[in-house]
Amino acid sequence: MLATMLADTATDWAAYARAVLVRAGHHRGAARERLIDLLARQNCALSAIEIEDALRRGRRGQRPVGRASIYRTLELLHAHDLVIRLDVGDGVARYEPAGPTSEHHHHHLLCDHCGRLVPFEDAALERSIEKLSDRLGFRTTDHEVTLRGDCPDCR
Amino acid sequence: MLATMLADTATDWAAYARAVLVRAGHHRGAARERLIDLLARQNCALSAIEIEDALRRGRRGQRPVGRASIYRTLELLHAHDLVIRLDVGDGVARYEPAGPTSEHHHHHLLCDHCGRLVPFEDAALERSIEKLSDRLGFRTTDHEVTLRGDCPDCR
DNA sequence: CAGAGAACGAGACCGAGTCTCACTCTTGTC
DNA sequence: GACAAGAGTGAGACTCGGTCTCGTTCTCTG
Repeated sequence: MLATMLADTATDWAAYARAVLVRAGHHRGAARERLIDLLARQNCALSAIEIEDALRRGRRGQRPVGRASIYRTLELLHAHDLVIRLDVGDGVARYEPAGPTSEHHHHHLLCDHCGRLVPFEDAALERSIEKLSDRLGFRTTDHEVTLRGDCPDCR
Repeated sequence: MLATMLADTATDWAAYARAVLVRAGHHRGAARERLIDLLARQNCALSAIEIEDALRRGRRGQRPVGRASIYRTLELLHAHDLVIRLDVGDGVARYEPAGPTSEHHHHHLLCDHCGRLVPFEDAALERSIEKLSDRLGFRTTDHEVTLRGDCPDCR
């Protein structure tokens, strides 16, 4: 049941992303299609290198996806707010689906031990960041919270 | 007056940092001394490259400071919690003084327009992050909040 | 179906950060 | 003070995410 929900969510995001790009006047292309499919299957951030590895070893017969196409597509998706770019401090950018039909806005815990990235969401945190912006007089468009510590598995 | 305060704070941090390193059994060395002096004069984050530029053009007669020494020293300072490593998402690590006698723990607003990094601190935010960790059952050692938006100058 | 131009892949290139190694300097000991 | 041990240092080669270029391939429109 959960799997079905996730699958549906994934399909929704992929369809939504494609619709946005087509409406913006973009052609379709093999690299883009496969990258969108890959991202749609994830539930947390994926680094460009992981994406490259996954798409480079294409299935038999498929043309491999070039590195340039991956970065180009990620940039395009990011420009249309279809993807969130995440920096955790290890010098590697990570990307995850975003937008109306994707999972909720969330943040991350980076485990000091195993290096795993654990997503979490918290309404109270969102509220207090909103109030914070008002208090400081900043007009903010986005924010990012990263906790460092021990993930549940490593405690 | 403010200048004097800042100067004192800077001196304090530099002295504190040196004391911590000596107590840990480290020798002194020209590169380290100059890097500590440089950091002590800053009030916000400095990238390794900016540090390298500043120290490479050493004053007449001084031996230039090598890149390896800079990264080594920054790593050492970080290991002793004398410095905070900050990642803003542009692929460049930034460092700023930290510890008992330095400025308070703070976070940053990254301006979408001018790219400036504006430090701020907020006790309510700290409290809500603390409560958040408890609520989620994470044991956190550190956290980082980055807001994106327009800085006061660019509004 | 043909042309325009968007999308693509290979690979050269860039630059922040790491590693190595021979040299220099600080520190403790006599 | 002289000295030895070994911590600290600088030059430069190297790594590896990420960018850029360019000739080719593919998609869409007419």
